[in-house]
Amino acid sequence: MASPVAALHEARTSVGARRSEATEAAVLEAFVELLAEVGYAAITMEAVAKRARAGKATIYRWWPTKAYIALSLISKAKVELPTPQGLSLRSDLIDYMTRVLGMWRGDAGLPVGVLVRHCYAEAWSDPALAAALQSERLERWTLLNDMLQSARDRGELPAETDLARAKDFAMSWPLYLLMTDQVPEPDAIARMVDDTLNGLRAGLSRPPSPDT
Amino acid sequence: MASPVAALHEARTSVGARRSEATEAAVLEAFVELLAEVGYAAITMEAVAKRARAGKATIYRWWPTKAYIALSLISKAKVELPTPQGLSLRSDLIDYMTRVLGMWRGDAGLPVGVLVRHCYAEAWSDPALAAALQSERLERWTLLNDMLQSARDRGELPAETDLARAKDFAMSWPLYLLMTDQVPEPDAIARMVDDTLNGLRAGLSRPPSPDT
DNA sequence: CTTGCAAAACGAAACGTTCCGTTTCATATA
DNA sequence: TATATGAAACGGAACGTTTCGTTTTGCAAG
Repeated sequence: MASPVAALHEARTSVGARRSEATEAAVLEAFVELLAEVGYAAITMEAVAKRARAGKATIYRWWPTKAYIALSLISKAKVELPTPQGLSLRSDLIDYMTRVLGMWRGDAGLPVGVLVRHCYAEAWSDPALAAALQSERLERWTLLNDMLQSARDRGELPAETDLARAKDFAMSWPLYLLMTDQVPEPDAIARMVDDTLNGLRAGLSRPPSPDT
Repeated sequence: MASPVAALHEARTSVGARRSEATEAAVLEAFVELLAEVGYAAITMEAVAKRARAGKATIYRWWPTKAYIALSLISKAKVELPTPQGLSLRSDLIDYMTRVLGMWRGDAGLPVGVLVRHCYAEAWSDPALAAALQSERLERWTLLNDMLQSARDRGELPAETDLARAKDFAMSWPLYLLMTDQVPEPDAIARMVDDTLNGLRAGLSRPPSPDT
């Protein structure tokens, strides 16, 4: 299960030294530090290399653009999400969103939301990055998918609910709030979840109702 | 009603030569051409100046960054939206979204969605741009606001609906689809609107329901 | 098992190139 | 007189590549 970024590189065909994990870690760490110090836009590959004591060639060898470094960090930031309790969709969602939004906000030190925003923007002019982002998205939200499926099985959602679409729909409202600098404080997350639930419960895959 | 970008320089009180509208138009036109030719990321102020036969100093005089040029274009792209029919919220929304998504997609020649995405990303590291974007957003979606208010007056939405929040909510699903390269084709817009309507009709400002 | 060798990755430095954002100049407009 | 403009030139920064010498790895010959 390679990360989307690592998947860009083929398996070894011949002998030789292996990729240095120490260097990779140093690069990512340097990027995080620079992000906090100068902001995403002002980060240069040159500065990352210097800070990480890595050769520029080495960095370009593994990451075509700084957006790919950001994507590496996004991929690494996903492991800490808990398993859903399965008591109710609402409580599961509140639990899930609380952690996701906290991660975006940077409660664990790294403001992942900043990286997400820039990655999406750059992906528009970089099809390969867009593809990597999409697979990252699919992999990341499996937990949300399980959550919705359980809820459907329990009868909390209409039986004909399109899970993939429901998953996207459930993330659209939080992502909008991220994009517009309105990420809810913890005490407002329940309200956000309820907004989304109204849409989900009504049945997301229903055929269009007749006009007027 | 100056655009957010122009408003940055509106306070000019001097007596001398005035800003050249011809130059402004040439710069915007050059930007549009370059966007189609090389993509947003590859656009440089240098190339814009050369293409527009404008001095670099002149461009920096009016637009601090290329993101502000993009914002100027976004602001100019909003005039063509029609007035809502007021027959039903659903038909109004379909009408509105069809035009907005067409504009994003670039049906009128300029793919505004690309500009929107990059502007939002850059706004994260540029508070002034973020503020300009927000006021742009407020101004742009007044039509949507009217639409929702009419629907609430007609009883199509709960009386206690928070219009500002409903407006944001209604745009979040389309914007997510824009960000993830899934902008619906015209025949799928009705479905998208229905998804949103389910959330709206249930009452967006209801107090949170009790746990489980 | 040991030794040798080719393949690969690495840090470091240097390279030409492009773009940045500013400054200078002469000219045009109010 | 005050300001805006096009054009040109500027130093500086970052780009992305290329070189170099060194280290790590796998395989194959001895």
